Amino acid sequence: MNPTRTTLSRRDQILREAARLFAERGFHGVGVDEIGAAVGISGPGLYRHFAGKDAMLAELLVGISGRLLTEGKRRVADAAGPEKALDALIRGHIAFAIDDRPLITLHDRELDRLRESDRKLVRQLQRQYVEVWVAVVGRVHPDATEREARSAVHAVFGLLNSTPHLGAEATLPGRAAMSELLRRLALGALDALDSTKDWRVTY
Amino acid sequence: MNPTRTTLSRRDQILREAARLFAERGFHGVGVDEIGAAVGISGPGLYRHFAGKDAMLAELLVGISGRLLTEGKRRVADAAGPEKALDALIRGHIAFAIDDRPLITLHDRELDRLRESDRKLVRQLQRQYVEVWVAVVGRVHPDATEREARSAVHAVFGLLNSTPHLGAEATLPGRAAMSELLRRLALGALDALDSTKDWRVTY
DNA sequence: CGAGGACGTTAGCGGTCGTTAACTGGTTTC
DNA sequence: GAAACCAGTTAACGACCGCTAACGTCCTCG
Repeated sequence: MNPTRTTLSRRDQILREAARLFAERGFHGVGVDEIGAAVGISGPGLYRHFAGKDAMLAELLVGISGRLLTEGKRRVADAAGPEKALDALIRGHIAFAIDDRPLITLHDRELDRLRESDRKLVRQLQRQYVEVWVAVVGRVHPDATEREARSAVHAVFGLLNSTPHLGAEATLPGRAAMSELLRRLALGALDALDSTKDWRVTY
Repeated sequence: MNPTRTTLSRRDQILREAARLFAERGFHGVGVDEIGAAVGISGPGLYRHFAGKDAMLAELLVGISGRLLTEGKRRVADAAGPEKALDALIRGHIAFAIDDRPLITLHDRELDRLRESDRKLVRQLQRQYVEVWVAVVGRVHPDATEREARSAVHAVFGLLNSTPHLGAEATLPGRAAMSELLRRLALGALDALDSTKDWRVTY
């Protein structure tokens, strides 16, 4: 009766496979026939579920951006103090990066393939998400200028989003170990925002 | 007499513009006519200089991979001790990331659009470059397992390569300040590799 | 001078791709 | 039980794109 319980709806199947293919070969590198084949139907059958190829990408990017922002806000609100908030943001982002690898990849790679209106929406969501981070980082590391904090946040995103580049899972640490390692690296990077002036003068 | 002194050769002009366009809109998203137009000739004129669109991408990716590796090896060889070597590697990578933004972007984004043989070559160069880093990181942070060091190196690459994502240069710190910030963040992240067991137990 | 090569041009071919049209079988609904 | 709808199918169209062919122009050099 309820197809969304354990089984994915056809629509969600399509989104899942499209995300994987777009991340692997790029938006322009994947044809609608391939997406269809990946869910067992062929080509134009997709148009029963989506207005077009662009619409699939738009839904994926708006979805991930919105979820990152919503979850980020929630975690900050639930945290007891800035340090805990920062840790919660990091943990949340890592969870996204590990569990939704294709989406994280698309999210900063194929944004420009969107229609103007969708692109503006996604960028706005991304900007708000960055603001959430910058505010927390600013409270944990008051020595840093806002500009430094903003650049550092982008850099930490790059660090946390590096998981997809680690091709095979074989040589990877397990999910928990990898998650913990990334968390430590991110916190370590941000700690370098303190004592700006005479940091590591020996070098 | 020497066209490569102050002026770029036509070939290098093409490579430069192709890199910019590929980074902006993706390999499949750019047509040969656009690349031609960017250097003042039109479409098929490019085929006097390159065997095809693929050949341009191949030359770009092999070039950047090779230069990263060569320069990295050189810097390690010239450094007095592991700490200095690590700092030199970081500085070198930052210089690439800031000065050759499009190439750094392409380098981890469009690798799969290459012919099998070129792809193998680029991957091999990339792997060797990672090995150079892992060896140095292993000596500076002996507590870390090799697996941790390898993952950390990839993560630091993600951190350092985040510059392209900072769209406008307006809100950015200047080149020197940005470079210094990235360096501190990278060193800070890697410092978190020490004292693995009971790191930040308060969280 | 005159031949050859370097470097362009435009026209057009062949293939691919996103999308639409027309149609079909199965399930729901009154 | 017929009507309506849902979820697919195949065929085909129009646009685009990488690349080749054929041709032109200028510079170089024996």
